[in-house]
Amino acid sequence: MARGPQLALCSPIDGGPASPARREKREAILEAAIEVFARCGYHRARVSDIAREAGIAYGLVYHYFKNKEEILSTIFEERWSTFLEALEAVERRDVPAREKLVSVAALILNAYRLRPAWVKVLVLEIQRSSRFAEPGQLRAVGALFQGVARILRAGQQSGELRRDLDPDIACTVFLGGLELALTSLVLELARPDAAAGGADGYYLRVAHTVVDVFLNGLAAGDAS
Amino acid sequence: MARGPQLALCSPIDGGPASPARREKREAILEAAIEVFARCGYHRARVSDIAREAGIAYGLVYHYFKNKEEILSTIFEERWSTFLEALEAVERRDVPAREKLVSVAALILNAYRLRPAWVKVLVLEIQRSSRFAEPGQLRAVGALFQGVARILRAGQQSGELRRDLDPDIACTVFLGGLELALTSLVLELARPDAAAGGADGYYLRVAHTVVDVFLNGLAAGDAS
Amino acid sequence: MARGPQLALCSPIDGGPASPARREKREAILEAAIEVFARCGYHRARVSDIAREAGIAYGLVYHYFKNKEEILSTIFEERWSTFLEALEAVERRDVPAREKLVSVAALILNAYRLRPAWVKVLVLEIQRSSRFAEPGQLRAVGALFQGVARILRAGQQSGELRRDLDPDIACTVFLGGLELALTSLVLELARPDAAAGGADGYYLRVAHTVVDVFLNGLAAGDAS
Amino acid sequence: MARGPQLALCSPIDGGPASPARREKREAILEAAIEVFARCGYHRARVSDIAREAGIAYGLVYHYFKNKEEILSTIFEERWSTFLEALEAVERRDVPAREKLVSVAALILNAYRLRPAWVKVLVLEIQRSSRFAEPGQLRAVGALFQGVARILRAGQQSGELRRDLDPDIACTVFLGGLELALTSLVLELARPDAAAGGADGYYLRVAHTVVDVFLNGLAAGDAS
DNA sequence: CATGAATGAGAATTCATTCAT
DNA sequence: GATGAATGAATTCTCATTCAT
Repeated sequence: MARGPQLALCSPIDGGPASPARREKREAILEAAIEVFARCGYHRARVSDIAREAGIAYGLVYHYFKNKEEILSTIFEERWSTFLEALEAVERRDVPAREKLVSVAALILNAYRLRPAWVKVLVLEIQRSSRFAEPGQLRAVGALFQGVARILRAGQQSGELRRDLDPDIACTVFLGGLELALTSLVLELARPDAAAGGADGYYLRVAHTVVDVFLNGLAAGDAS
Repeated sequence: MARGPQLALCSPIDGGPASPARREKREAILEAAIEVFARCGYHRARVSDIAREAGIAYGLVYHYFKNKEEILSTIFEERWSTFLEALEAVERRDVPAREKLVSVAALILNAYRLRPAWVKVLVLEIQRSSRFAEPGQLRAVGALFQGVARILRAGQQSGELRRDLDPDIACTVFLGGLELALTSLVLELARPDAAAGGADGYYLRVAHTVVDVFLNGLAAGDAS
Repeated sequence: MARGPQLALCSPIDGGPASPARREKREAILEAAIEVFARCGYHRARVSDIAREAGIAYGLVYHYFKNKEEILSTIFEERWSTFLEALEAVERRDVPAREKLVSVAALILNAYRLRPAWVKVLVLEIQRSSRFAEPGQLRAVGALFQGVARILRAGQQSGELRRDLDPDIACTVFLGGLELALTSLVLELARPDAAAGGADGYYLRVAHTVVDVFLNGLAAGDAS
Repeated sequence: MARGPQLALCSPIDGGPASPARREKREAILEAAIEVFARCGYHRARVSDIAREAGIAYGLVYHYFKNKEEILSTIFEERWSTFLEALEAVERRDVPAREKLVSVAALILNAYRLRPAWVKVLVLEIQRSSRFAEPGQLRAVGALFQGVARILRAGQQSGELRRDLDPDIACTVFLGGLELALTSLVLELARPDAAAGGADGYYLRVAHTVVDVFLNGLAAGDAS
């Protein structure tokens, strides 16, 4: 399982051109917001909750962000771009499509394992945001789709993958399968702690199952 | 493709023990709420929007529902139970697992084709509701998972499906693939109207692609 | 203890010029309103509560009364005038002032014993009403004061009562003493059921104590 | 007439642990609420009225108090406890019961002379509050009763007061007499300004009349 | 008369955002 | 920068009153 790319997800990224102290506080607000959004949902989360979680006065939030909405879109943009970079790194690697897909699955599931609040917000909140429909974010989400679709197309051209399936639809099937596996973790529909091998093992199992189903199908060998 | 069960999705269900007129208006409010929730999202939707959409006075909504939250959970409960009944009908049919899965996919995608607002609300809103975590609704969502998982287990026992994959994880992969295909329709990431064969053809293609991927995998024949 | 006058308190009075059936229903609404006002207070009481208590449709209330306020003032006026008539009957009797005051106390306490809800509303609600300040009701309440004050003045002139005390102030002391004794019953600050002699005995004791204190004072014989 | 204790009634009490400015504003809101409640009654008073009276913005009220109800109960609790302290100070004094009762009457009437709105709210509003029935406030009101009853019992034991009357009932007679004298002032049934000696003289006369009636009775000397 | 569905003004409350210190 | 008091628009919910049947 790829260990490199997904780690990048966890490191704060940008912070702008200002002083280190400012950057730090800005980061603290974003982290706090991720926690609070994950816990209460964007709409229920109050700016004062975020400030309390960050340990600062709530008026200060408005020195760093224009408004609440901007916090959400900043979370999205900054974290997402990190994610896309990791995805592109996967894409560029010279390995079979199969392995790339395992890496993508690991990237996504690992992100959740390491930063569940972050993924919760991405999975559950940002798609609800009015700005999701905005060109910027739509393009951003689209980039994930297109990245995966490119991997699939490359696999089809190399003969590794079937050519009779629409790669755009197949891509949603793949990402969707991953997403719901995630969501069932997020919402604790499934209980990783109760599964054999502990949480880590569970995530691995999910990643492999998704890719296995996706590549080989569920039909018994003699039936395919 | 199954034609029977999914039609039930579109018929109002309960309405309580009151007069037909009362039932009708109650239904009108629910329909209006579905439209508005689908358009603006639950939190952005104002009760007054629902009332205007339903063509009734503001306060009348409160004659039929205790509060806004109850409207959402009513939508969920009444529509979802219809959906589960359709699912159970599929499950009981004496056909191969493969065909059952096609029916489930058709059920879900067809529901969206016929009542996109309804599915939007189910897919995008109800999981956001605070009540989603409540036993009742959690169980309700769980029932879909379990229904599909039962179909998978039956297929495994009959030898039609591989036995080396966890049916619970596989079930999330299947439903998740469907869901994201749906979401990409809902959010118009994909454009059915632009696809060859028109919208109907597109839905069919999605259903078949999902099931095909799910059963046979994406790997090229000689590579599996 | 006077048995005659206070009974009049319990009989419905007027009913207007209409049919007996109409009169009956009107009365039912008033009785229901008294119960509900006593239970919840005027402001918390909903017209629908009154209608439910009366066993009628709530729109019907508006066939009999212009609005909720009119119900309260009707209760006040009709019951109060009965009360005043009883008071005047006491006043006209050719007995010592002392006995008249016992009768007034008995009249008031007995009314509570027989119709606690009625007295609750009079004691606790009507003084809160905005209409209390209106000439009609102010005059009505004033009539009670003046009636008692007349009894006191007559006693002063006959030499039965001290002449050095302002009868208007003395009258508020007397009525106030009665009222708070009542209120402590209404609010169950005192518990008649726990007192020796049961509820009836308690009311009698209260009546006698009030009049005794009022006439003879609390000072020990050698101290007065 | 006692001059010390009742003054305490007028001083703000608590204010919580916050900054002086915050305490001041909190106090301003309470004072404004007392005025508005006294003027319109609790139910008719709008939070916006209170804010306007206090000269602050609407929403600021909610920075200081959870809701409207809490304003009322705060008024009650903070002011009432001051009142009880004054009562206890009277009780502890080493003077005859007669003098203590004069002090209690003066305490109550003086409070009204100095802060009529405060007493109006206590007399007319708080007993209507739903919270009046709550243990805390019931106990608080009970404390006044019990304080007076203790004074009476002490007087009975010292031989100063008659022992044949129930001190609990006598206590309601005393307090009730005072209360209605007050209420008739509050509601302007009596007009102090028109009375000989002006308002101050009137209050004194009321206090003395109440205590005189209460101790010596109204019966003429030869009739007792 | 009787019903109760329908109306909508009114009030409480929330909370994002601003601003004086 | 930092604070949190102050603001008030927005929204939910209530319920007295009206009105069509």
